[in-house]
Amino acid sequence: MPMSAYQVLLPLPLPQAFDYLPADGRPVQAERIGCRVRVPFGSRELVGIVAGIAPAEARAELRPLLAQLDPEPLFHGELLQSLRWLARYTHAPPGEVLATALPAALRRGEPLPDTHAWAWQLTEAGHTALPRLRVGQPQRLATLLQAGPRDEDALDTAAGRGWRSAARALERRGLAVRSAIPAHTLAPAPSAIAPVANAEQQAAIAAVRDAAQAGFAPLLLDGVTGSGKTEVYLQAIAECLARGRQALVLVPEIGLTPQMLARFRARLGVPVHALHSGLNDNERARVWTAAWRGEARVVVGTRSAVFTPLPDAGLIVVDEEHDGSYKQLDGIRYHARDFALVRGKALAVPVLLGSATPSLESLANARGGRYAHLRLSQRAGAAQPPTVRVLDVRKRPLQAGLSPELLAAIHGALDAGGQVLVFKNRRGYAPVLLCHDCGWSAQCPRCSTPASGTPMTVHGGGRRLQCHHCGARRPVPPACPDCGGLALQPQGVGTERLEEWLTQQFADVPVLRVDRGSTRRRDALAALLAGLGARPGILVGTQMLAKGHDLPQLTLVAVVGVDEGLFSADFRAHEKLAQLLIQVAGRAGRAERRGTVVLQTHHPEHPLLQLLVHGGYHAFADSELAQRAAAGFPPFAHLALLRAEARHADPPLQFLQAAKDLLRSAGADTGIELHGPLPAPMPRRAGYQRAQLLLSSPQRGALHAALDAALPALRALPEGRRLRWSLDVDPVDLY
DNA sequence: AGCACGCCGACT
DNA sequence: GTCGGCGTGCTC
Repeated sequence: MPMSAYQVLLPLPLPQAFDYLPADGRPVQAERIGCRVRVPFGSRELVGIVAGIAPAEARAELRPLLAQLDPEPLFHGELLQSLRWLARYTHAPPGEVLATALPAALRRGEPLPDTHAWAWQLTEAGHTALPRLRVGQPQRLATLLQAGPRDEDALDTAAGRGWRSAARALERRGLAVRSAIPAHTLAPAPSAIAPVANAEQQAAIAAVRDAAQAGFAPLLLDGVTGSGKTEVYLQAIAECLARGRQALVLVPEIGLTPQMLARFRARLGVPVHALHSGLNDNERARVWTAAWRGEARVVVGTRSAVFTPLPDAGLIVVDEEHDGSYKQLDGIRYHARDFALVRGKALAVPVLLGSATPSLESLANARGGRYAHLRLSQRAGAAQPPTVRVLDVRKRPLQAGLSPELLAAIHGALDAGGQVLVFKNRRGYAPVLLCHDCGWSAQCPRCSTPASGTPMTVHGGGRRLQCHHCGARRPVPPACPDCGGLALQPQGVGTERLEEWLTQQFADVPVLRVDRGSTRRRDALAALLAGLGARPGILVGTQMLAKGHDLPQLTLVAVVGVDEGLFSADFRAHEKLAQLLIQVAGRAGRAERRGTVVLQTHHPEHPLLQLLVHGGYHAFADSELAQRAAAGFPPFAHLALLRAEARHADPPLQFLQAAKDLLRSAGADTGIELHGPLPAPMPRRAGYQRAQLLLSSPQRGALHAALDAALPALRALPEGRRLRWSLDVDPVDLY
């Protein structure tokens, strides 16, 4: 009898699968593909995924599996295929890709969790006994259950505090029982009705409907802020549910607010499962499993939710598709939006990408006819787009970085009863600590740029120093370490200092700071905003404020200190800045009141600002796309970045040079360009010397062919063992 | 990635 | 005389 074996992918940085015999002499079954198995590996045990059946041929003695962990495959056909595609595309080890796609609890080999909800119901004895029960908690609960079983979530709201002990009391007397029911049978009735969609929204919904008939289609929902993209999602999802299919909605990290979930839950009439970093391992595994069982009909989640199994898939939505948080920056460097498109194609369902500021990639695809381009140009209701003023502050006296004109505008907005957002993309108290006597400034000891060190940011109201690149912290020295003088002065303005100054200046209104420092705790932002309510007040913050919570009272958005972004060397800096400005500006004004945006700058004539203000995002995008085409950058070329870092500067450069030689000698570099190796734009970070080799090609295929040809030898390079290196296909930035 | 095996310096 | 440094090689 020909011996055969399971090919098992293990969570290791190795490209190959390992072969194992079935446990206790059972035959190899193709149905086991996609199941988790526990295997012996050297002296340890690992959990892997059966990826295939080894061809029947004589092999060195194989070890048997230790255990089958799943009765049915965890990765059904589509997900396994898509993940194997992802491994090839990112040139990442396939076993690690599969492991990343699983919630941690399942990765560890724990059994699939129960996805049942629990319900209480009266027994026959309970029904009989009900009229004779004494007045009290148990009697009240029993009365509630008289009409039929109720699940525990419903009882939490309907029965009030203490119902659990009452339920236990009834259970002890044999009057009530607790039983498991499938979670998806709990269908809350929609509590909100759909508003009538306007013509553009209807056209978009119809386009998704038509696409669903045909199978896969990418659609770009390109709609200005406040144009009602979410309404299009909701109606498209409702239609998807009506067809009996599941919907997956991806949102950026800070986009998944309780507000947004509440809106989905109120409208869809099915449980909406949220998947985000705030959940613990068990909760994540439960949602994943509920989707795998087909019980979860709508899953809303951040980046990693793109790995949710969808046995009845009907629609994938990617909200704010331009958002940088969709790209994973370490480990398996995937892009959730791009992988969503791959899955949509494999699942034959539409993928709806929404944004007010689409990525240049998606815009180019839409303009090239590869994506359906759905436009929403009108703000919902009678809302007017905000008025934008570019304020030239050259030679103007500035206080805390604010000009007198801007202060007057803030006063005006507050007096009119509105709220004001002061946007400053600089955390901390001050960006620099300078000695006024000798010119010394505080530099991070572990980071530097080519020209100099990197300044440490002053935090904690002027008492602490912090490096924003590596996180290093230390107290502000009592005297200048160089000259001993006592004239250490914070230079420049960060959100903390802005908050301090505005609090003094506007003593009669609340001033709230919103940044990573002030909203570290979960829901801290929601609590902060709830505390403000609709009163006049000032919000000071970084890009955290650009999206997420609704701020209906906001009438003035003041943007200060974006000038640095105008001159950044990164090829995506302008795109990111334009998106940020439009997103922040979009927060101003609602139906009743037209909003104002004041852009304070030392470079009022800068083409980026001129284009945005006079032509809007699409005019900017046209110009930027032309520049990308001329410079040979995405979306007109495809990039891959090989990074290396070590304690000393030479090994990374030598390793990357060897990599370059390998690419050349394999003849694999035809059709691709190699730039470098060069020190990274931030060459020393957290004490590590960093370098990079950039690969680019107009042909995606050529890039992958080159990497496929060179990577095996590259992995074998002895230099590679003595440093940290990584490959990033489609890097979002080159830092 | 781990983890074993394997050859050279400062200690109970 | 041993404990332990981390170089390199392997894991079905």
